[in-house]
Amino acid sequence: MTIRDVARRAGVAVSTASLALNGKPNVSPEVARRVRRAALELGYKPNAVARSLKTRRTQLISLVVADVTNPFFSAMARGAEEALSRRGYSLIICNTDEDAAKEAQLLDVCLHKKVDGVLLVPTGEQHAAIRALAEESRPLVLLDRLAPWMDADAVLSDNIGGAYAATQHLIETGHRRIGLIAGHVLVSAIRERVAGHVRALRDHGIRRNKELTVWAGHTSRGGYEACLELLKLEPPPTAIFSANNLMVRGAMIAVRELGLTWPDDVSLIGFDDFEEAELVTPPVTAVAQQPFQMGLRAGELLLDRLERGNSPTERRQLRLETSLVHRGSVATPHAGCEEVIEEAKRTTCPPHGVGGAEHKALHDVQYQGGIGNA
Amino acid sequence: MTIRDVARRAGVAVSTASLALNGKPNVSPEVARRVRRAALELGYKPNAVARSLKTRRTQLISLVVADVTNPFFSAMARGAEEALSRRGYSLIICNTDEDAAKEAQLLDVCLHKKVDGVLLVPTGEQHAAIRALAEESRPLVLLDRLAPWMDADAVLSDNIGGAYAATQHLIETGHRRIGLIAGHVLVSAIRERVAGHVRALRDHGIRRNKELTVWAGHTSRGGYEACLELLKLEPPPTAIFSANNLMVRGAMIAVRELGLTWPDDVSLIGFDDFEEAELVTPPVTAVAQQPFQMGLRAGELLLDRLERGNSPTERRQLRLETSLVHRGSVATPHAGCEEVIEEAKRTTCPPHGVGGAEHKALHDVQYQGGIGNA
DNA sequence: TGCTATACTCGAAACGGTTCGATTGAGCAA
DNA sequence: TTGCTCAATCGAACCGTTTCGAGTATAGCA
Repeated sequence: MTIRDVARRAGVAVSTASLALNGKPNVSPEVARRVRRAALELGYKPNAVARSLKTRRTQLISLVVADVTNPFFSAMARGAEEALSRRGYSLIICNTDEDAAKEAQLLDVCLHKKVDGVLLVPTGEQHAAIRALAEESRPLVLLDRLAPWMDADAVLSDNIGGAYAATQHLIETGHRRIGLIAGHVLVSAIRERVAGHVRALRDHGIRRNKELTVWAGHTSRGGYEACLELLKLEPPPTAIFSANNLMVRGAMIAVRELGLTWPDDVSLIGFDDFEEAELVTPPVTAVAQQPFQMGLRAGELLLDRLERGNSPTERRQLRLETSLVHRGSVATPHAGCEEVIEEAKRTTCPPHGVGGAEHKALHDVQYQGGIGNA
Repeated sequence: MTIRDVARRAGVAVSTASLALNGKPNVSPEVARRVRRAALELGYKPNAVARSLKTRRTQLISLVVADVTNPFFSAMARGAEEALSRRGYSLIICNTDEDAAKEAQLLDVCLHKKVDGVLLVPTGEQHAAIRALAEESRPLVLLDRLAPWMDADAVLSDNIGGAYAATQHLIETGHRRIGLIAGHVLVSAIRERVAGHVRALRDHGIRRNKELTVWAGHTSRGGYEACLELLKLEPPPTAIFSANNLMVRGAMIAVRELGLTWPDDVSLIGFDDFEEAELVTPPVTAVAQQPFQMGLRAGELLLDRLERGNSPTERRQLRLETSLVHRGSVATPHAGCEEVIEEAKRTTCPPHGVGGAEHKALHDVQYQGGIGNA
């Protein structure tokens, strides 16, 4: 069942049949009708592989993420599929587990399979596969993170803003000693969140205490261990900000395991909202991202490039809003902890203006402001 | 950069280069070495599309599920990808949203793209795309559910056993009036769970009360509405068994919203475990499935068929064990409900043997057994 | 009536591999 | 030397499309 059969049945040449079926001009209405009917009667469907060979288009896009099992990424995948399937494209899913070698290998396979484009959540490490991608000038859209050594379109969250809002919320609720569970340093999203956090501290005149930042793996286990580490500090932080969804889960488990509760013993706030945040008691406050939208927009961006011929015009970068979802996991530092607050006061310093990326020397001066409202 | 370039560089014919690169016999070690070196020097990678056209193999498998966003399916996807990527296959993900038309359309696209095989969680409705699949004798492995009108390999959970165990657990904890949130009737897994539930009731001499079974959509919303409906009954059930993960979430929300708590006001048990089940307080008891394993085994099964030439030998069907994960959401019916229990007693009847699929007439006799232990 | 522009239609050449059957030549026995 | 076998190599066909350049008929126009 090939186009040859259709052509024969319609009594035309193969090339004419092809033109007719693809709605190209310069084919008489009469012939076009005959060809279409023949195709219908035979139940003809073009062989996409053969077509791909000739047209150099496979209508295949690959999405490379750390792990589809992570709700953040699965929502992203869903969004991408939504955008792509509408236009006849299919989505290939690859899981890297944040492993650069795996990433390289998977990208390689996709390249040989001639995917039309790639949606990538980069591990952050550099390797040949990415270069190969660029060399074949196959469109690439980065998701969630940037890779500084790679110039490509990107769809990201407003990480700085989100982290700033979360931290500010904690500060305004009275926290001064805030633990931060970060993630891989190589991940730009994480660095941005840390930056947002630090900026909020600075803007509120709180000196950053390095021991309060723990760099963990992007897993529940990583968050768990980091949280234990934080809570072992003397004095422990009164609030913990976790820079991704898996890690906040781990943190919750750690808190529970120590026989503590939030927000009474320690306030909890997460980056990236997740379903259970709502079901847990008390529900967990979080900075919500829009993973589905990210996938959707990235998919659209990619298709745009593809159909507009990947014109190497300026790079397009999209920042999607985050929003702080207030739930019940943040409260005024508990009463039994005045000494902690005192301690915190001693280590704070006066605010010194908003913004400004340069690192000013921080003065160890008594902080003047109040503790903040509940 | 084609095999032609490699052949030229190595000073051999194209066909010889092909043989050498594919490790076929009948090529001298000397020539093989020269060809491999040429390929390496040129950075040659075969064009998978061209190869596919000739070999009729694309190394592409599609996974068709309701929604990757559902952790059950994303774990499945991950398992499948695991099995496939090992052997150089890639996974295309398609979301049907339980919509048969969408399923048909997506399968159609995959067919034209010439995927080597399909992993399918069928909506349950019949349509042409499936037949087309069989006609082209492309291997198919069913996941999670069967479609009675379709003869194919399958990897499933022990739904009957799992539902039986869950129900038995409720009964042994003292429940007699058990609400069941079912799902789509067309979904075999759901029917099996209902069957397991009913069998457990029967085996413990409890007459099934139809009003206690609510058929809902497979969503959180569906579970929510069904749960409200159940709790509005007079008297309400003392326990609710929800036949999938999304629906139990909805049920939890409904219970909360009514100002009730589990297990005090109503015991809760779910089919298919999910991460948050553990984090919620009290954590929710559930029948755990093995979605990752299901995907993995299904992928392996498919590859087996593919590489063994899809010999139409007997169908292979795998049932994966389920396990009841005891947590804190099941307890003895609450004290304020003796009348409910009395009521329940009145509607029960003596046990009449285990197993046996035939529906015996149930006798309306006072149930003799005790209430069971906590 | 003849000429040209236009509208269709067609055959053949790609696309980049694999594979089949033919060819070559070396090795060996008679 | 001849004849035969077998391994190594090669050329060409093929997979199923698209597309290009050429060919043909028709209509319009002078």
